[in-house]
Order: sequence, then structure tokens, then C-alpha cells
Amino acid sequence: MSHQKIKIPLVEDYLSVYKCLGELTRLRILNLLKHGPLCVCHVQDVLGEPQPKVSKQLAYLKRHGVIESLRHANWTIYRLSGEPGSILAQNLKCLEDGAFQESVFLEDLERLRQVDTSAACLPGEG
Amino acid sequence: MSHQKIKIPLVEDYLSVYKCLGELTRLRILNLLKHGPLCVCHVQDVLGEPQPKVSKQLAYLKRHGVIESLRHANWTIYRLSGEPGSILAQNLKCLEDGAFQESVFLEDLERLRQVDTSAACLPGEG
DNA sequence: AATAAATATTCACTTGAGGGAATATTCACT
DNA sequence: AGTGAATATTCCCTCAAGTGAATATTTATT
Repeated sequence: MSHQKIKIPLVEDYLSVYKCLGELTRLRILNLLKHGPLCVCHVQDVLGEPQPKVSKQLAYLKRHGVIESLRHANWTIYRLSGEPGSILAQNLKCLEDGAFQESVFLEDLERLRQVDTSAACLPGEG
Repeated sequence: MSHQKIKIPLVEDYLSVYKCLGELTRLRILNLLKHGPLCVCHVQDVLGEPQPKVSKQLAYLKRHGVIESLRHANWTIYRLSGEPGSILAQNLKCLEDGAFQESVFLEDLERLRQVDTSAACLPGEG
């Protein structure tokens, strides 16, 4: 078992969710995490943003229950924490068909594909 | 024909839409307008918020192409400007099933029902 | 043209969010 | 215990957004 569930109540408050989604770095992070868990350094590499910036936005999302974290050796793995059907899940679905088609997000995914293969800090899944 | 279409390009930028949705007054306004056009004074009455505050948020939403305005005598009528299928429309649909079930929004609708009947400044619809 | 109602805008203020640089923390390894 | 890598946090700064009070604008009415 790779991810122990440290349950933080999901925001069931739309306003919070929209605020989470209303910032580019956070949207980019969610776009990435939609494709699977990632450690901070990978997010950082893919986004090309400074470490504190990434770390802070991850903390923000975690604080609002949108993502969960798991310590794995020296790395912190983040992943989406939404149950299917949750507010966030609904919105991410909307995003999938729309926003995430925008070039910023596609480019991120392209870079993710390159980083992801040589992943050394990914937890054994399954 | 009641609403002449003064076309302002709809925001096809998710970030902008989420920012529009990420503020309580604006969410409340959209919840109201989802049930039909309204003049400023009605919005104001229903929300119980000061006139400049309401007017500014309406201006914000209009500036971002989310709503349209129409002058009708002394009143300004606002209504949603989204085409079906637009980003906003999708999100409003999400909202309909979820956020707008929260008490704030339900209470607003209750107050809207009372105000709406005695409407003197509504444009002749249909 | 003067007035009043409805709405928009300006101004001044405050607050919170985001950013970078630096520092602290946590963990593995020796 | 000491070191280095990965991550988190703090400090400080700046800027944008929201707010209320006051004022301007628009329109109908007289």
C-alpha cells in the first residue's frame, strides 16, 4: 500500500474551490496531478517555477483539502484527494474538456512526459 | 425584441471565469441572473448589499463578458451573456446542481421570489 | 432647466495574496 | 552527530481587489 489516507475534509464550499482554481500556478499543478501523483521536485521542474512558489501553492491546495501529501523518503508526494463526484472532481472534469486544452497546460503535459519516465522518487504504485 | 445584443466577447479563459466565480457577491449575483434578467435595484434588494458594491461587481462581471447590460428607462437590466456550451455555462450548470444548493443562494432565491412579482422595472419579455 | 430616481464612478483606505530571498526543517546516509 | 538533498516556512515587499463614502452621470418628469 503506497498512499496512507490522512483524511482532510474536502472543501464542500464552492467559493473555496473556485479560489483554488483561480490562480494559474494552482491550475497548472492540478492539471499535472490529474495524471497521477508527483513529488515537488517534478512539479517544480515541469512548471519551471521556483521551489518556494511551488511549495506554497501545494500547501495552499493541501490546506483546502484539494490535494493530499505523502512523505516518501526525502520526497513529498502530492496527489488529488477528491472523491469522484465531489465539487472539485466535477470541475476538474469540466477543465479536462476545456481549460486543459489550452497551450500552457498541453505544454506542461509534454514536459511532464519527459520527466516522468526517469522518475526516481515515485512511490511504488499498485 | 427586448434585449439588443451588444456583444462583448465571452471570456474563453478559464482563469478569468474562475476568478469571476471566486467571490461571494458575484456568485450570488450569478445565482440570481440564472433565473432571468434583473435590474440593479432588485439585485441590491435581494442581496441586501450597498448599491456601489453591487454596481461594481456587476461592472466586473460585465467587463469580463459574463453578463450583458441593457438600459431600460432609468434602470439598467443585467442578464447572463453566455452562449450554451461556453465555459461559463458549463460551470453554471455545475453550480446549479451543487453550490446553488447552499443556504446563502437558496435564501437569495426566496427573497428574489418576493421582489420579482412586484417588479416595475422589468423589460417586456418575449 | 430644475429635480429626483437609478446607476456608475471616483477616492481613499485596508487587507490579503503572491513573489523572491533567505532560512528552517526533515530525512537518509555515513 | 554531521552532511547534503528535498521540502517547508518565514520575512519582507508589492500589488490588486474589495469596501464605504461621496460624487458624478443618466434619464424621466415636471
